[in-house]
Amino acid sequence: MDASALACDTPLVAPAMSDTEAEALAQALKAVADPTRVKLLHRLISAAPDGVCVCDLTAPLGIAQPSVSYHLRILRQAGLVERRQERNFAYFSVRAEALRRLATLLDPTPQEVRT
Amino acid sequence: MDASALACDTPLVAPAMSDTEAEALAQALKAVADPTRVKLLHRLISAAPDGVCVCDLTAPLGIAQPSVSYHLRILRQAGLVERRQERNFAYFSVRAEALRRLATLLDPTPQEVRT
DNA sequence: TCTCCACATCGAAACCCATCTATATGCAGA
DNA sequence: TCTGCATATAGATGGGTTTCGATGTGGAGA
Repeated sequence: MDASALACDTPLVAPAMSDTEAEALAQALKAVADPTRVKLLHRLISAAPDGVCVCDLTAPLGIAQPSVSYHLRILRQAGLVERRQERNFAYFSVRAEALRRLATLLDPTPQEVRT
Repeated sequence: MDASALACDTPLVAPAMSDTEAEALAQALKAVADPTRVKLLHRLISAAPDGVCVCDLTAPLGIAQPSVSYHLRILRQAGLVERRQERNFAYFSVRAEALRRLATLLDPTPQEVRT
């Protein structure tokens, strides 16, 4: 498959990303790559750190309650938000470090080494 | 639709994100939220700043050439990579500021004001 | 216990996306 | 001009995703 490449050269330093790593990163990004979930995250980010209850998320988004539940599950499975149950209400809040880590992975600037 | 909300309260400071804004951000993120495109970006980021030619991207990704072309188009339409034609070859390179801007938007940490 | 409320899950319908093969385009050399 | 190569586009197909209405679940009050 690669024996014929004599046309152009690639200096390429890094040894390519593994399939596993690429899929993990893509999956995390997919969790955010939806207008409804972007809005959800925005609301959760700009709200109180102890979370927002679902009943306050349904109406302003203009979609049905099961849809909100679905999107919150996606975000939760991606580790981007967390759920706290209190009486009948479920409060959702962002996991700031998870979002920050995702942001760091996207940033092409060479980062300083982390401890 | 909203007159009955008397169950829980939301302090909510920010005035919700506009549909347009949310969709723009989601679309940019969608461009990255794919394993193949993550790998492509990784290669372009870790390669020389003057770009990598398509012929060097096709083989290592294990997908057909039109698929590579398709993904590069997605990334280009999102403004994340740019294309430079030289003779028969097309060289692609990352737009670092675009990626960095996306990373910044994801970061929940309150940023310093930009000029 | 019975009922109500908040939220989650189910199943179906509509839609979008990644991939392929086949083909077009455009440059360069013979 | 004709041929060959690198890349892009077209059209088709299979699979995944978002949305909904209907229903399940579990806590709290009557």
